This record gives sequence, structure tokens and C-alpha cells, in this order.
Amino acid sequence: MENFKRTLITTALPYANGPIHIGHLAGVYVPADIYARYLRMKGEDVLLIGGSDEHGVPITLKAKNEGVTPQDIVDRYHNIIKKSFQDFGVSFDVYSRTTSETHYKTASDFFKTIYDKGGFIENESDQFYDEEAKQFLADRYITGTCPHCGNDGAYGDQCESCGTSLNANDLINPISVISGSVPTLKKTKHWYLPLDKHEPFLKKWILEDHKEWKSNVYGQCKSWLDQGLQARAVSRDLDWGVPLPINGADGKVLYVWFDAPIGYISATKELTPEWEKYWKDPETRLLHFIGKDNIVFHCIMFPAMLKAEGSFNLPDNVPANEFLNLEGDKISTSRNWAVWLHEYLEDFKGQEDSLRYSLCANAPETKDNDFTWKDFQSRNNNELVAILGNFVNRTMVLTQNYYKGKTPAMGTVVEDFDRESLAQIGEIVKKVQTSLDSFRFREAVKEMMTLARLGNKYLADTEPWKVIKTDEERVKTILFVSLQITANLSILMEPFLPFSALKLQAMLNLSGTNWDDLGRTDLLAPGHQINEPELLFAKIEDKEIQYQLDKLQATKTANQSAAKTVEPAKENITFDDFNKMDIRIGTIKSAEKVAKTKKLLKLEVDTGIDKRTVVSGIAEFFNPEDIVGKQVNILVNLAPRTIKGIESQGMILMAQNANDELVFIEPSKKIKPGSVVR
RNA sequence: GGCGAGGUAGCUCAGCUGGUUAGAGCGCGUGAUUCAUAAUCACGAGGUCGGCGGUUCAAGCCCGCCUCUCGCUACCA
Repeated sequence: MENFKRTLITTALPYANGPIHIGHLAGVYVPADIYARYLRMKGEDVLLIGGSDEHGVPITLKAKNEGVTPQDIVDRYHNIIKKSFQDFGVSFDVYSRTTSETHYKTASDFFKTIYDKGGFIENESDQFYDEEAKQFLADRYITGTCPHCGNDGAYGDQCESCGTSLNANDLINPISVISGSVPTLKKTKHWYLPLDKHEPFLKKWILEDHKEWKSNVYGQCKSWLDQGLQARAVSRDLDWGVPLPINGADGKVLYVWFDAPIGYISATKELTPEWEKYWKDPETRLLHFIGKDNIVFHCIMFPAMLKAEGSFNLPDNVPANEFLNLEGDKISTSRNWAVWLHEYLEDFKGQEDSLRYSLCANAPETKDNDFTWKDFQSRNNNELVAILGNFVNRTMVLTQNYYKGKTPAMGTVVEDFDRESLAQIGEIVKKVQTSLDSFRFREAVKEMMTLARLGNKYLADTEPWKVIKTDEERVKTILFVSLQITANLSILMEPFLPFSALKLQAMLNLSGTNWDDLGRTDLLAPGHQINEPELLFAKIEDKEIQYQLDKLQATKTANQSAAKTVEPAKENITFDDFNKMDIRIGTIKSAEKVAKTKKLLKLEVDTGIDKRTVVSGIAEFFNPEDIVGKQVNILVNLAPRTIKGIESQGMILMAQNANDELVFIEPSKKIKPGSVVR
């Protein structure tokens, strides 16, 4: 590793439209906190930066739905998030937010600097505009009929019924969410960051100079760079965000992807007047802890921004994690499929470390992982309680029983096994360090546990409870060694299990230790008085786990019944409207998959009128050979459209259920092709 | 379809630039033990390293094809 004088650690800014869940923790905050604590214990100069990301359209929408201001929304979640992080022991040096004054100033200045250097390009385009509300409409602010599934409540960026992502221009009968009026297209000007111009630099910087990055990170970057970068808009028409600090940009704010990472800088500024030292001195090491959804922003876009600005360091590493699933399903804020941190802290009071341990030991470092309550329970009961807590307790209790809590002096008889056991402490410490230095937290925490295992084995092999009957001197040595292992453990576990480490240190009457003390075999001097033992970890009972599982099951049931709700009926139409559609019974004569697509089948259909080609997006549900001969409903007078180079003449009518599964609508008995459906 | 990341014991994962009988933790079985929150310690069973082919004296590791999972992306009239 290069020699850096200090380290600046940033953690992905959680979006302030919901609380923190275990996915955030396992992917970002637990590893970042462990790393920060580790460096601090080594006496290094390190800052751990966090904050809430509070701009962007989803927040304005949520505010609108609830009839409150965006500021109300972000205040609510910022406070929940901040408190839960604090209670969970994430040791932020600062936890700020992107609605702070400092941030507005920092972000505008940042934009202005690049602007003045000519680092942006300007471009005009057509966007939907609400004449009544006199504002441009973000995609999320437009609803209409989904061109795919016909759902009336589709949003301009995505149809929540069929899940397709859309462009606002695709919507049929677009309507403004704000006023209910029909929006018009209007020209608007925006500024773009020409990522393509930074591409050569990024290619060299990542693909050649940072081959040591994690394979998932490196691969993702390579994928993006190989596809070629395009200019990306840094501004948008919205009244929630950091206003563009230039003339002629009224009603325009910084796009949230642009302002959010600058939040790291703003937060540092709020923390210390020496912030520039942490951001601009090349002897500072910059690290971004993020989840995999953020790789492109932190490896491509933010570095391009920093480079365009010109005076900042670029990240030295971006240890991104994959995703954590929950009981086999994707975690989802909107579907309430999550273990919320603030709820966990309520349900498992005083057991912060149990969750920290479980999430770290099962962190999604190389691939997506699954969190199950059963695994959580078994890690707590079989590892924290049975191995770590138990060893500590055994040592403490024996010391109390035999010596009233006074550390014995090492006896005169010292065996090789004692020396070997003590020597192994240092070996284990080294391994933990190596793992932490390379961001392998799962490996590190596992190695930390081997120190407790070593302790248990030492006791089992030396059997002081037997020896006490025959050789009291020998027992002094045994407990001396056990106590030194315990003391080392209390230091080694601190980055991972800070609450329990403090508790143990208090029990041992040990304070003022740091990482360099690890490996010492005289941490507790002979005669040193230790306190009455308490249990370090509590067992988690089956009923507590069952309670959590029931809670999740309730969510699942609620989601399913929500999915069952039927789409509301569309507006009335006249018989003439209906009559315009010419629906016939046709027979599929042949079917084949359209090359290079996942969903498309090319069908030859005998409509009775003629034989024609129809392209249909049903390949995920039917094999071509299985549907030949099937009678189908076909809309024959739909204007032809070319898809993937094939002219599609008509549309096969399908029924779609809430799971998006498609089924044919067949006549109940064979009928002549060309028969009219009405 | 393209790109990226994965597919190693029941579960969660290690396996460095290819080199002798493929490892760990949990779970399971047997034994030992009682200081300890029935915790601990030892031993053991269990793997065609996703599949097929190839390169090599030698492949979990390299190459080709296929397959499954996750993500990004194109396609859905």
C-alpha cells in the first residue's frame, strides 16, 4: 500500500425517503464503520463521513402524496436515520444532509467552477410543461396510459403495474400530476457533463491504474467504459434542489446525482475548517464505501466531476458490496420488505452487536447474500454467546472463584503449550489486520473469533478446574494466560463489536488500550483487580425469531392482497370508439424467436383475411413450438410497426395477471379464422 | 441478445501467478468433559469443484461451447 498520511472515508448517502434497513448496513455502514474504527485504533488520522441525500423527484412526489412539503419529508427521515445510526454505533465524525446551507453553497460553487472552465455543454430539448402550474414536469410527475399493459396510472419513468421503464413521451394521454391538465411539449435548456470527453482519462485511471479494485467494481466499470460514455444532464427543471448559480437558469436545479456526492465535501466542510486537507492533499487517501447500485456514480461520474473541477483528489479505492436479500426476497423499501434498523433497535435492545456481527459475517462481499432470521439467531447463539461470550465468562468466573478477581502472577511452571498459545495471539492479530487492510471484513471477523476459540481450547486442554485440586501454582499460570487472551480479545473485537468490547474492557478494568497493544501478554498485570462478570451476549430465543418471521409474513400477505387489487375501470367510450377496433380470431401458423431478443416472438397468423406477420412480446412465457395451431384474438387494424427490423401487422390480445404472466384468450371451441370478435 | 459478476461439502464461504490425498465456520454423527448462558474440546461422515469438450506431464484455477442465478442494457403495439 502507498503511504498516505490520512484517510477520508465516505459512505453512500442514504436517500431520505425511508429509514435505514439491514441491506444498507451490510453493504455500506457496517464495513465502513469497522474500517474507520480500525484505523482510529491504529492512531491514524481518519474521518468517517455520512449524510442524508435529500433532493430528487421521489421526495417531492412523496411530499405531494402526503400533502406536506419536501422539507417535512426529509426532516422526518433524516432524523430517524441519524438517530438509528447513532444508536447502532456507526461512528460518523459527521452526519450531515444535502439540504444544509453549506451544501447549497458548496454544490453551487462546484458547479460554477466547472461552468467557468467551460466544462459543461448546453443543449435544448423538448420536455413536458404544465401550463397551469407553470413548470416543467419531471417524468415522475406525468401519468398516463402505459403503452405496454394499458394501465392508466403509469408514471412517466416507469409503469408500476407492469414494471416497464418508460419515457414520458411514450405515455398515451399524458396528464400532469400537479394540476391534472394536459401537458404540452416545450423547449428547455440544460447543461451536460460531457463524460465522453473524460473517457480516455477514466479508461487509463481505472482499467490500467486500478486493477486492484474488487472484481465486481472493476468489471462493472469496464462494462460501462467499453459501451462508451455519453454526456449526462447535470440540471433539470424542478423546484426542489440546489438552484443553478448562473443567469438564465431560473427554475433549474442540479440533478440529484450531481449534487449528492458533493454532499461528502459539504459534510467535511461542516466538520472541520481543515476540510481541504482531506480532499485536496495528495497524501490523503479517499475511500468510498457504497453498494453495487452506486458503482457507476462513484467510479465514473463523480471522478469525472472531480477531475473537471480540477483541485480534488480521486478515490483510491471503492470497495462496493453486492446486495443483501431478506429471507430469499429482494429488500424493498416500497414493498416494506426489510428489517428496519430503528425497529430492530427497539425489538433487540442492547443487542446492537448481534446484528453488526451477523451482517459482517454474512456480508455480500463477492455476491448477493441472504439474511435469514434463523441464521441471525444461530450466529448469535452459537458463535457470539457460545464461543466468545462463553470463553470470557469462563475465564472471569474462574478468576473470581479462585482469586477473588485478582489477576494471578504467572506460576513458576510454564509449559510450551502456554507459550504457544500466547504466541498465537499475535498470529491471529496479523491475520485480522491483513484481512481488514484488503477490505475482507467477513474473513476478518471470522479470524477475530478464532482468538476466542483459541481461548476455549486452551481451557479445555489445561483443565484448571481439575488441576486446582492438585497443583495450585499451575492454575495461576493457566488463568494468567486465559486473562491475557481475554484482554487481547477485548481490543481485537472493538472494531466489529464496539459495545461489547467496551463492556468487556469495563469488566476487565482495562482502559486506554489501542491496536498496538494487541499481542501483548501483560495487558493485565499480576494483582490487577477485575470486576464481577456479566454476560456479554444474550441468547436469542425461538419466540423472538418467530415474532420477526410473523412480522415479515404479515408484510408478505399485505403485499399479496395489494397485488390482487384490480385495475380501476377506464373512462367510458362510445360504441363507435369500440367499433373502430377490428378484432378477429386467427390461427398461429408458425412461431419463431426473434434473434437477439429475450421477449419477442415472430408469429405468422392466419387471420382469415390474409396471412400476416405479428411480433409479440410473449417469448418469456411460451415456446414457439407449443403455440403453433393455437387460435388467438388478434387486433387486425392496428397500424403496422417495425420492431427489430420486422414489420408487425397487428397485435395478439393477451390477458395479464398481477404477476405479469401472460395467457392467450382462446375461443371456447374451434371457430373459423377471420370470425369477428365483438 | 450484449456486457458484467457469480455457480466449490446440507447452509454460508476460502482456495495466491495451474502442481502431491480440495479447505474453514455453522449444521449433522460419535466420544471426552463440567469452570461456563446444555455452553466447550476432540474425532468423524459428507464434495463427479454447474455440464460437456480442449490445452498441459499436471486444471477448481487456462481456452471453447452450453446451462442456472444476480445486476446493467436492448427488445414488449
